[in-house]
Amino acid sequence: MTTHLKILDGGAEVLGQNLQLNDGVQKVNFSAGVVECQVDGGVIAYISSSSSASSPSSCHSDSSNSSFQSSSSSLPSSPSSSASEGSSGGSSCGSAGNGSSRSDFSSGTFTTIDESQKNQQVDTLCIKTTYTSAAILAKAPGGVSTKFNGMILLCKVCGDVASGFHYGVHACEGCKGFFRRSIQQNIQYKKCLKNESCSIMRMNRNRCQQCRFKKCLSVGMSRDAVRFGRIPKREKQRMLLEMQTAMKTMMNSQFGSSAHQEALPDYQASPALLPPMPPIVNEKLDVIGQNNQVKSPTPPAPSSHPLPPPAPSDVSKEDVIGTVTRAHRETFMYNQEPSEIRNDANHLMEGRMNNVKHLTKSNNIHFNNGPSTARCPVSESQNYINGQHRGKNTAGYSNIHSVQYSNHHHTNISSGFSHKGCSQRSMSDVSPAHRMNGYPCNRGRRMHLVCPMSMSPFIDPNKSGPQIWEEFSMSFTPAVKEVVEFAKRIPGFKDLSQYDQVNLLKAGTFEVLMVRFASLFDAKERTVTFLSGKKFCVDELRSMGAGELLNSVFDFSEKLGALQLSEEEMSLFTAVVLVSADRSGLENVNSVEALQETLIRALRTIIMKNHPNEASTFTRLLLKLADLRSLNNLHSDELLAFKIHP
Amino acid sequence: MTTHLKILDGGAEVLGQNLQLNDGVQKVNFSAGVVECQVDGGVIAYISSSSSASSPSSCHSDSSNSSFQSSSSSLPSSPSSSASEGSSGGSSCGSAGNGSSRSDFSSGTFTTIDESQKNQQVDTLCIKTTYTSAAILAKAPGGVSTKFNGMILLCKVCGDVASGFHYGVHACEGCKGFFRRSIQQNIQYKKCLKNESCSIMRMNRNRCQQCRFKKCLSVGMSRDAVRFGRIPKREKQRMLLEMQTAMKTMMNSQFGSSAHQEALPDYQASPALLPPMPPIVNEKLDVIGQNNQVKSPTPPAPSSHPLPPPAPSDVSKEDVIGTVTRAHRETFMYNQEPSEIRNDANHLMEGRMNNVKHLTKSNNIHFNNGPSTARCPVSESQNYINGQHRGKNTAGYSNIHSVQYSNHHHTNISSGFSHKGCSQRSMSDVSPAHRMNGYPCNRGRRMHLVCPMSMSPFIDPNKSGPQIWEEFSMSFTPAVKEVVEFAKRIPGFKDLSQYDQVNLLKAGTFEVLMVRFASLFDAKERTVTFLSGKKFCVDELRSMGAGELLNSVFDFSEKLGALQLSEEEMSLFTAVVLVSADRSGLENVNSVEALQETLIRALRTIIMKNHPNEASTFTRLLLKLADLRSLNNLHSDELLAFKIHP
DNA sequence: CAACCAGGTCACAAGGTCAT
DNA sequence: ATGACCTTGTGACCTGGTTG
Repeated sequence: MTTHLKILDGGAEVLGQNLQLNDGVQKVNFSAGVVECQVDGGVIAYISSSSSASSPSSCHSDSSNSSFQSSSSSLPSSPSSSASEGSSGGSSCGSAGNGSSRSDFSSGTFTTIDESQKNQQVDTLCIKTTYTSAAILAKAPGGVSTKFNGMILLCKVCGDVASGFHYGVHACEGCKGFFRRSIQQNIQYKKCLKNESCSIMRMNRNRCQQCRFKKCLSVGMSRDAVRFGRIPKREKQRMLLEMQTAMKTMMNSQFGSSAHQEALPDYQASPALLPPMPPIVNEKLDVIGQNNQVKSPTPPAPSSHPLPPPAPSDVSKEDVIGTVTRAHRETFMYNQEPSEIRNDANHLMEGRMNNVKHLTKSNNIHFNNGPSTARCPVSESQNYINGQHRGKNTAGYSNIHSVQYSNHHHTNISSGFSHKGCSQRSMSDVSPAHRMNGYPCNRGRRMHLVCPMSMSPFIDPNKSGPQIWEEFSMSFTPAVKEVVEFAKRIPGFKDLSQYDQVNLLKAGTFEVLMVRFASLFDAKERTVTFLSGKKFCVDELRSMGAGELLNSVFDFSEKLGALQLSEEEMSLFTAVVLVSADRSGLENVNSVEALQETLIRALRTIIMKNHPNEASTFTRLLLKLADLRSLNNLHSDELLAFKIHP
Repeated sequence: MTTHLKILDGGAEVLGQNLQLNDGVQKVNFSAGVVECQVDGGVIAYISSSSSASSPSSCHSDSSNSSFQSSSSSLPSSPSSSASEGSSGGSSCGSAGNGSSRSDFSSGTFTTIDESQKNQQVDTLCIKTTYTSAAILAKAPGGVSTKFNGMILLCKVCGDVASGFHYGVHACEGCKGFFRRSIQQNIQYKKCLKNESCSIMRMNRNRCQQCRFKKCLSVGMSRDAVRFGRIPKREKQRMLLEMQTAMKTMMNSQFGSSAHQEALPDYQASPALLPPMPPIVNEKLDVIGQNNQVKSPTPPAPSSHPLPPPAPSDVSKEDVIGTVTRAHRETFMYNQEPSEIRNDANHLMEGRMNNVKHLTKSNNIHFNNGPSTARCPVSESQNYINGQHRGKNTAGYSNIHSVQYSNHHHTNISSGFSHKGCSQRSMSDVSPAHRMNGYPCNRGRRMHLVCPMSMSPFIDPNKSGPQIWEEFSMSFTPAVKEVVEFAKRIPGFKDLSQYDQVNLLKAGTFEVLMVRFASLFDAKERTVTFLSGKKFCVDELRSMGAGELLNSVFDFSEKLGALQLSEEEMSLFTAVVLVSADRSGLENVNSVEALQETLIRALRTIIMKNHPNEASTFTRLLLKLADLRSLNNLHSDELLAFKIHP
């Protein structure tokens, strides 16, 4: 499912986005996006995409509770704190209790850096950090992170973002300075209070100087190893090769080799996973390449663009309507009961609600409210913004996820209403079984269980940040995939250049989703229905950090709902929305316009037919386009704000 | 003229500006405006100062520290001392004897933090520190209060003045020490004597250790969250953004409630340049308050909003058309030759060009290229972005000005094509006489000398930053004023609540201007005509830092031009644009919608009449609304980007 | 040149001290 | 025990030198 998403990614942007993340926990999961590898003495974080959202940073808040009081507590969470004080072994949460700096990564998909490797020139181990490596990511923008082909190199000592190759090793500014001071002044550090084997990570690197220095030496830092001047080309190439190899290896190992070729056909094509920046644009989608049924008529104006507009088509308006409606129906799973499809918009909404309730019982993902011992991936600013914690067990989790990135109109999906952090509440129905790995989404076909609003806004403090992000992220993936699928089936869409297809999707997916999920927002009652079946009222959500986006979404939903569109109308409108997406950056605007015109004509036709005495419906719908644009931008803004102060 | 501008203000920009200021003495005055908000891990007391206008961009916070110390001594009040423990009551001046640490503040205008808020993260408490003593300063003598761009950060735990970012949170020395001891010695505090929910404030923070520690944890203090070294620029930016957001929110809320007072004299024309914060908020518009001619018909849906929609009007469609057209004509000076009005769109464009040329000779404002000795208001990051200066005498001036502020859709006008920095070129025709004070704009009526594109993109390095800003700002003022004037004359607009009028203007002015000035962008030749009469080609501008906004503007202009609208159509379209502005935050959406409907009907009527065989014109126009929205957002984005890395 | 690193700088924070 | 002040590091940036 990631497939399409990836396609849509722009590496650069991704980078930008990820960079905003703060550190913290890292999780490694290939499918999600950032990849970390060691190469040539450095660890690399490969930034891909879908995961942008991160949870920010550090874990504090309540999590610290435990860490202090019982520092030795081996809670899976709060890895760092325990590292220094308590049982050293407890440092990493989850699987590997080794001293690896990047240990933690709760998810099963993760691969830690093997301890055995750390002393060596590593060769390319791929890991993928998802939501957070923020530390990492956070540094990049202005920071001097050393990037290599879009990959961020990590400090071999502590795992922070490397600023370069210092004293023979990729290291961060901190470790560089530390090492420099150490050797310059020949400092003899105080003896380690523990067993001289503290793990050195970004978070705790300052707790034991002796161990830090030892680590510096052990990874190979040396005054003799300095390399001046620019990196020799050969070395660069070697690194590149190593990384690619590593990447491939990892991909293969992570997803059974062949099984996924099927499910994720576009995977390889996905720029996100490959040297991001340049390729993106030229990336090939499988969005394209099929046959089209309809082409758009009457290219309105002469085009100076290279690509000729699609040839006028002879497909009838009715065909367009039929095709688009079918496409909509068949690519909007959430819309339907497992077995039947309803035609009426009202039923549709109702169906969704029912559906939601239905799903709750079985496959829903919940986040329950456990003891607040979990490490909190939220940065202090995060907590801060939340403002008031409402009780003892409050932990501010961020809840946002970006599915894709685009230039300015992000298609990222975030829960605009909760991403600023959530307070928690007790929830009774918990299905702890549904962890990330147990995520019930089966590849080929979404099983009606996931929708962007699928999760409860409340979060299980027992879950690691990355886990939560992953889940949230995952919950959007199918919906986005569906949009892509829908786009592909819009007659004429495939005739657009790949580049334009991608751009339209980048710019429009969020808007399409807003339309598709409008019915989840009950404007009258001011509630949002999550897949859990629970409705949450706006104020509740607002108190958890909901932005104005939520309000706007409500308004939009209300107005859209008031139009009482039929499925056909909804389908065409959705198509129009997509094709009307922001045009900045399109290659061939005229083609897109022509297609848009076709679709709009069809939409008008159908609307005139269905609402003969409500002449304004069509106009109103068109006005909605502008509203959607605003929504989209609001979303981008909130996302930005979030990224900036995660 | 300022009047209107003010009206439109929201604090964001202002804030942006204020943030740049370095501290100094502060004064607390509630009504006036200091704002406290939470950001990052700290609570911030915003210091607004009239001096803000100065140095818009550059000044770095770092410098601020020093100034602080010196200033502190002289302050009349030094409340701090009393604060700590002793006479609790005595500490606060005036009214509430509450425990607010920020009590005293000599000035009577001061308002302490409300007790009711104390327990929680105070959110957005307004205080305004102006020039004199501040509680904060109280602490100053020697005390290390952390300031951020003139803002004083407060301890997240107790509200005292923060001394820095300790354990991941902005905290005071007391809480820092307390937390350190707590974790170092792993102290188990005695159980709270009450219900373990003591409020922790400066005054009482020592009463219950357990609760204090708990509070520390809850706000996010953690050993894992420590941050060493200097504050990354990125983080500073982030905070800035957060503050802006907080500010905006606050402003809006304040604005909403109190907004209705008297009109301000225009003196302080551009809000951006004037004592921003306080006045703005309470600003009153004269937008309102007059009589209206037409009201909107058929309030479509029931409204839950307080204000009833304007009563249906009996004004005919023709009246609407006539009125709006007249309004447009009479409020769009630039549009016309001094004495005559042209009706045809083509002539209109031509007229503008001529006009431009004509004006050049007399009243245009130029910026010549002098020695680069002027102070450069651009921050280094700015320079950074620009990358390469192109010569010795190059100074990177920013060229942007915000005329108004709004929530997300800034109406700020910026020269999207040059604000990222400009290289300079020599210009021969300089009219040094036109300085800020000699600004040739006479109040009542713009004299055809200023339009948003009036200035050359090149800037005189001899002018001080503020001067340039002022000038640039001024150049937009008349155009914006015209839009406001136009709005007032749209039948029914005045019937909207003041709040909504303001919000529509905030959100829509930029869009209206885009429509009005579309003809300045020649899409075919890819040139922009400045008021100087000079045309600059896109590439030229781009090389100077033009963003994609410029491209989009071109595209938009081209498409709009292609529709060949008559003046009537243009007028109505403009009205529709304004009334269709982003609705987030409107009080009474239904009224606005009703008005919109009226206008759209009129627009359709006139279009159908004029373009009987181009049925799609109307639809195309509606689609333009969405494009405008994107343009607006793009503009906001670039503006934001600019603000963040000025 | 421009990429790239050692080393310097200094804003900042942890932790220690000691009068209260 | 508290917290204002002090000492010791830390690390983000910058500068200047080195190399391809």
